[in-house]
Amino acid sequence: MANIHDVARLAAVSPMTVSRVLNRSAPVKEGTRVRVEQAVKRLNYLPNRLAGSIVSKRGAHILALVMPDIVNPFYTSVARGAEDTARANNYTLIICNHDDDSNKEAEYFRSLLSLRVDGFLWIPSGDKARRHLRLLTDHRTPFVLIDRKPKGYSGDYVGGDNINGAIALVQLFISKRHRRIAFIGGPSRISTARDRLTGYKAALEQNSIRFDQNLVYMGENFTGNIAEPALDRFLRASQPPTAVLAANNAIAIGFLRTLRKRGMDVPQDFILACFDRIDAMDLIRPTITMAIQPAYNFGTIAAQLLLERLKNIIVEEHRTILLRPEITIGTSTD
Amino acid sequence: MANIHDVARLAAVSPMTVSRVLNRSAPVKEGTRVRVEQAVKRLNYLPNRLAGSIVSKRGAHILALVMPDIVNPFYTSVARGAEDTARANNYTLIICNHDDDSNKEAEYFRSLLSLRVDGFLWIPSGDKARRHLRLLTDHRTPFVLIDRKPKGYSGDYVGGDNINGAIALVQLFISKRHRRIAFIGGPSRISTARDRLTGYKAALEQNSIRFDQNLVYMGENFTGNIAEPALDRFLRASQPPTAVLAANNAIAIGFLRTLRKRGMDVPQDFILACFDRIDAMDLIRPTITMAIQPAYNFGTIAAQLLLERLKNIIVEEHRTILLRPEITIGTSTD
DNA sequence: CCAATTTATGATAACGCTATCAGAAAGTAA
DNA sequence: TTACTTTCTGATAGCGTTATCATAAATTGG
Repeated sequence: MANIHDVARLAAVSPMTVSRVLNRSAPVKEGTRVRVEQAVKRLNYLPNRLAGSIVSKRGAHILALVMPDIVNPFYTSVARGAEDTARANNYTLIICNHDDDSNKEAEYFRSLLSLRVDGFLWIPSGDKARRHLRLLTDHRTPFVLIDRKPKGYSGDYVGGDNINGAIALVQLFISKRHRRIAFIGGPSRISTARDRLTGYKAALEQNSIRFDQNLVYMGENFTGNIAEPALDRFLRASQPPTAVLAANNAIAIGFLRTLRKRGMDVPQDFILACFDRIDAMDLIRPTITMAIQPAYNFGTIAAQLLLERLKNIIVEEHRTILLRPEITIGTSTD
Repeated sequence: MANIHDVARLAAVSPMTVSRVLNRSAPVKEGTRVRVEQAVKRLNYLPNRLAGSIVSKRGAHILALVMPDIVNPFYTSVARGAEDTARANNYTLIICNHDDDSNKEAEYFRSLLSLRVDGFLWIPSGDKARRHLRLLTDHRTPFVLIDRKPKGYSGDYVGGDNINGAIALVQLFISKRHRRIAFIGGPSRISTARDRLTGYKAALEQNSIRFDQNLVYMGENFTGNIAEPALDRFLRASQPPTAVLAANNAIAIGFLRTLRKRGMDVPQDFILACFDRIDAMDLIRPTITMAIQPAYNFGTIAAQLLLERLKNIIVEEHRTILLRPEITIGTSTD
C-alpha cells in the first residue's frame, strides 16, 4: 500500500508538501498542488490517520459510545443521533454494549482508551460506574453522560426529565379516577429507575394517595422479564392496582404480554403507561400511553457537547441538559 | 499521559522489556515482569494501540460495520451479533449508517480505510456499491458482505434464503385459497428485493397463477412510506389482491397502518405476510405472518468469517452462507 | 535593480511503539 | 573450570506521519 513517500516521489516533492496538500495545513503553489493531487489519485493513496494522530497528538477523530444495548430501540435512536453528529463533524463512532454490566464496561474503557479515542458518549451501567470516572479523567479523555446520571455525578449530562415525566403519567391516571396505581421499575442502582420512582411517589403525595410498597416492584433489570413477578406481586396485594406505570418500553411490553397470557388485558384489568417509545405502538390495540423521550436528540446534543470540549477552548464546567418527554396518550388509558 | 518509556524508567528496564511484558511476545524473568507490572499499575499506563499497530503492521484490531440504518431492528440485531463476536475476539467495532446512499457509503470507506481498520462487515447500499469493491481490494482490506449481494459479486457472503423464503410465504397464501396475491418490494437495485420478487414469481408459476404486473409495487426504498402508493396501485387493479407480501418489516407496518387509516384491516380486507421480525408482533392483533431471518447470526457468522481471514492463513476463496428464515404464522393469515 | 518581505518547499527530528539483532546472564555438560 | 547452550535484556532502527526550523523562490517597494 502506498505511503506518503511514494506520493512525494511520484509528484517530485517532499513528503511534507504532500502532507500540506492533504491537510491544507499550509499554502502550496497551485501547480505543485495539482501534481500532488494527481499522484494521490494515481496511487489510490489514503493517508494513514493513525500515524498522523500519533505525531500531531490530535487523536484519530474517533468517538466512542458506551451504552447498555443497541437492540433496545431507545438506545438505538441515541446511537443514530450520535453517529449522524459524529459524521457531520468528521468523526468516526465506535459503539459498545455493556449490558448493564460494570465489568464489561470497564474492559471497554480500557480498550478504548488504549485506542486513544478522542472522547466518550456514555450511558453508564449504573451507580457503580462512577468508579470508571477516575480512569477517564486520569487519561484526560473528555466525556458526556447520557440518560443515566450516577449518584453524585456532576459533569456534562444529557437526559430526560424523569421525575416530571413520571408525575405527568401518574397524574393522568389519577385524572381518570384511578387511585390504586402500581409502579414497575428497573434496578435502583440506575438513576432513571430511581427518578421515575421519585416522580411516581411525588405524584401520589400531591394527590394525598398513600404510598403502598406492595404496589412497587423494582426489578433486577430493565427487560420485560421482570413484568411477570411484578404482576404476581400486585395480584397478591390486599387491594390490587387498577393502573400500572412501567419504567420503560420493554417492561410495558412484557407486562402486556404477561397479562394476555393469563387471560387479562388492557384496559379492562389494568390501564397501562410507560416511558420511551414502543415501535408500531399505533398498531397495538388498545394503544399504551407513553412518555416518549427525544432519544435521537439525546445522541445529537451529547455529541455536540463532546465535540465542543474537543474543539474548544474552554466551556462551562458542568452542563446538564434535561429534555422533557412528550406524552402520547393511548387508548388503554381511557 | 504516561508512555512506555516512563514505565521502563520506573521499572528500571528498557522499553522493549515493557513491551514484552505487555504483549507476552517473549519470555521475561519473573522478577522483572513483576516490577514492570507494578510500574504499569502505578502510572495507570495503557499502551497506545495506534502506535503499536503502525510499527507491527498488524492493524489496530478494529472492524467496521457499514450498513443501511441501525434504527431498523433487523440491522440492529446484525450489529449486535457482529459486536459480540468482535469483542469476544478482542476487536473493536465501528458502526456506520449509509442510509442506502452509495455516496455516503463511499465516504465512509475512504474514512475507514484511512483509519486502517482490519476488515469490513458490509451490508451494501445496492448494486452500485460494487464500485467500492475495487477500493477495498486495492487496499488489501478483507471484507464479508451481509444480507445483500450485488449482482455479479462472488466473494464471502452471509445472507438469507430469500427466494425460498418468499416461495414459502406465497405458498402459504395459496394454501389458504388466495390467488390474487400482491408483492410490495424495495428498490430492485437491492438483491433482497429482487430475490424476494423472484421467489414470489416462482411460487405463482409453480401454482399456475398468472403473474400480474399490477399486483407488484417496487418502491424507491425499504421503508413504510412506500406502502401507501402500493395500496393505491393495488386498489386500482381490475381485480384487486386479497393477499399481500411485503418485502420487509417496515413495509408491512406501513401497509397495516395505511389500511387502518383508510378504514380497512387485516385479515378482512387483505391477509398479510412479510420478511423480518416486527417487534412485539404478538401484541398486534391480528398478528402478521413473518419470515424471520436469524439476523443476530448474520452478524456473528459474518464476523467469524472475517476474523478467519484476518487470523489465518488461507481459507477457501469464496464462501456463501445462506440461512433459512423461520416462518411464524400469524393470525392475519387465517 | 537590489534589498526587504512574503510565500513556498524541504531537511530533520520526533510521536510511541515493536522487529530485529546483538550481547549479557544464567544454565548445562564435560 | 571451560565451552556450549539457552534464556533474558537492551540498542538501534524504523513504521507513516507531522512540527518545526531553515532555506529557497517569488514578490514587493523604493
